[in-house]
Amino acid sequence: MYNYSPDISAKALRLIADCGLRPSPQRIAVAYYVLANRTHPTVDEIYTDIKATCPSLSKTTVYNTLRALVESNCIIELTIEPGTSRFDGTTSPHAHFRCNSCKRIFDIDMPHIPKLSDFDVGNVQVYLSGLCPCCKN
Amino acid sequence: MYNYSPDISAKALRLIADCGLRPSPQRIAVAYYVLANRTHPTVDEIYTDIKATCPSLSKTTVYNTLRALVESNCIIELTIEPGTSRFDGTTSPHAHFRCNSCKRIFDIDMPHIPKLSDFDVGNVQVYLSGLCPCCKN
DNA sequence: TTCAATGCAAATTTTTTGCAAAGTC
DNA sequence: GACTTTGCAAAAAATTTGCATTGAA
Repeated sequence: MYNYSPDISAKALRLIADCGLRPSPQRIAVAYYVLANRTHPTVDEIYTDIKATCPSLSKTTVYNTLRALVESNCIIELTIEPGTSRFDGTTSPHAHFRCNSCKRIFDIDMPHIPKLSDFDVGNVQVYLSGLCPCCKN
Repeated sequence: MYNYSPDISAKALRLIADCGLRPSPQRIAVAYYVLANRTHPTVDEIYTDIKATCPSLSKTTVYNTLRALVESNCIIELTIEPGTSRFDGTTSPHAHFRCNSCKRIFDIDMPHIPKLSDFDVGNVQVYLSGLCPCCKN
């Protein structure tokens, strides 16, 4: 693997352990990929890229691993784009900007949101999730 | 139609005109539905409900009309839920809260976000869109 | 009669599910 | 040997596309 990072690798192992899963090579590869690639990849991008070096990988395993990581709050599932989920290994609070033209997704630090003068911000959506008052009990 | 509102009907006609579309009965029905139902309906819910009183309606027309309304900023497409888009006729700034248990989506006024004490907020996602610095020119 | 809008069906895309084979403890 | 994990294939769900028919100006 290009530019292999022991740090990221160690973190990938930790996330998989946090999910209560066994560290299989496939799961490590998926976790490593999401941590190493800050491009907010889709399932298909993750699958295709890993598959290039690990041909036996199945999409089912990618889906399963990502779901487990999301449910354990180890990574974030982005739904900013209609149709597909994207994934983000950065879990500290930050916002996302999606360009309507080039479709790229930028990470925006929260304190910088009010002064996004270089961007032309057309739409702001704040999504909260958790438990509503009825379901809290 | 139950509780038919001339006000909403007039607004539906206006939105369709704003899109540069002709006010066909199907388009009016779709726009009316989204304005009248503040439940953040999916395409399928919109289609099924209107179809009950207007059997000839096709899902293609629902998709086409919704896309036009979204592109003209007449309604908002919510992507808070993985897998499907939901639609919101309220375009003034407000946030959405999705309960992880009952899956309902609540409208939250922006000034109320900091004191959402009745809710158990686990996750906050801020999505911005528009044009990035590269594409602005 | 011309052009826009509709509706159906098929195709695409994304995600989920069932299950047998392979791997791990 | 029991149990987990994987990968394939099929199914399900959401959306888009092609095209013939309908309808309005």
